[in-house]
Amino acid sequence: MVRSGLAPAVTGATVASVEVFDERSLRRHDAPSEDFIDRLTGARFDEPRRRGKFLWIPIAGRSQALVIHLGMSGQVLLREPGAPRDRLTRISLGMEHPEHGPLRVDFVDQRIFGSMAIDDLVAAADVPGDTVPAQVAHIARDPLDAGFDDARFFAALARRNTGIKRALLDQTLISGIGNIYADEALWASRIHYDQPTGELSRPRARTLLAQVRLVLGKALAEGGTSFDAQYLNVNGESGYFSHSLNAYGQQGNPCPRCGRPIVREQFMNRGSHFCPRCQRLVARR
DNA sequence: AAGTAATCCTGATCGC
DNA sequence: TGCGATCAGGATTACT
Repeated sequence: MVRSGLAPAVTGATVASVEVFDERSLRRHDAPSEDFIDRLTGARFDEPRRRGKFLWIPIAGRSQALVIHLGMSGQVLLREPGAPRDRLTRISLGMEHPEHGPLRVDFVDQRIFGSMAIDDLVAAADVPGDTVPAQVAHIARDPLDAGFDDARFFAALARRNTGIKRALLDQTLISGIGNIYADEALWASRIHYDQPTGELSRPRARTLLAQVRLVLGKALAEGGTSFDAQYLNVNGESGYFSHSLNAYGQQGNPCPRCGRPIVREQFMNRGSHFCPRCQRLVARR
């Protein structure tokens, strides 16, 4: 959704100025901020791309891209030049678009888990002829990608010796799924978060993948509208999430399906929300 | 080698 | 009113 909102604003636009307010937001840029500014200033952007939670904007005529990761709290805001900046703005790009004129792209991030970087584009191992930033090369395709290979994913699950939620969150296996999406898809599929992948039947795995696609698709559809109001949000928390969460954050509330209170457990240093009646560990028969 | 735990990071919120 | 403790989870790292 961020990508589609950003595309009309930045594609074909040139970077006129770069301001870095907090160098920690350049954690993934492997050189000083002066280098980031030098390489970005004057660059002309091609169309933004995405893989999993990584977004990048290729730089025209160079085998490089501006890589953006939003972390948990990151946002990309489109602003008129001169508009007040959000207090938590870490990096600000002054843009010049050939048709729309001047525009500002602000990278806002509270917790600084997100980042911007200039990175080299390298051949994508899984897509012949395509390129991705070097730091994105190990990220798998996401399940909404037409090239996502279902059979291969199921085979990888069967081969693995771990819990299903761990696998869903492993971006080298399947990308784009965060903690919220994982809990929601597992709830919809009636699968316990720690169900061993090797003991998940093929039909249940199919159900799960279908639900993952549904959840991701809904989120994209609701968040990814237009770019009308200078405000291009992005975070996963608006729209869809505010009113249609069945499990995530619902601990203590009745399961929408069976009425049993949703439980929250610590898992992988984060919360896991599930219904203890609908989502049980199952041994393969 | 594969699986897992620890780590980073700060603003909002809560309790006292 | 102020202060400290608590909480949130992406991806990488450092282990076992």
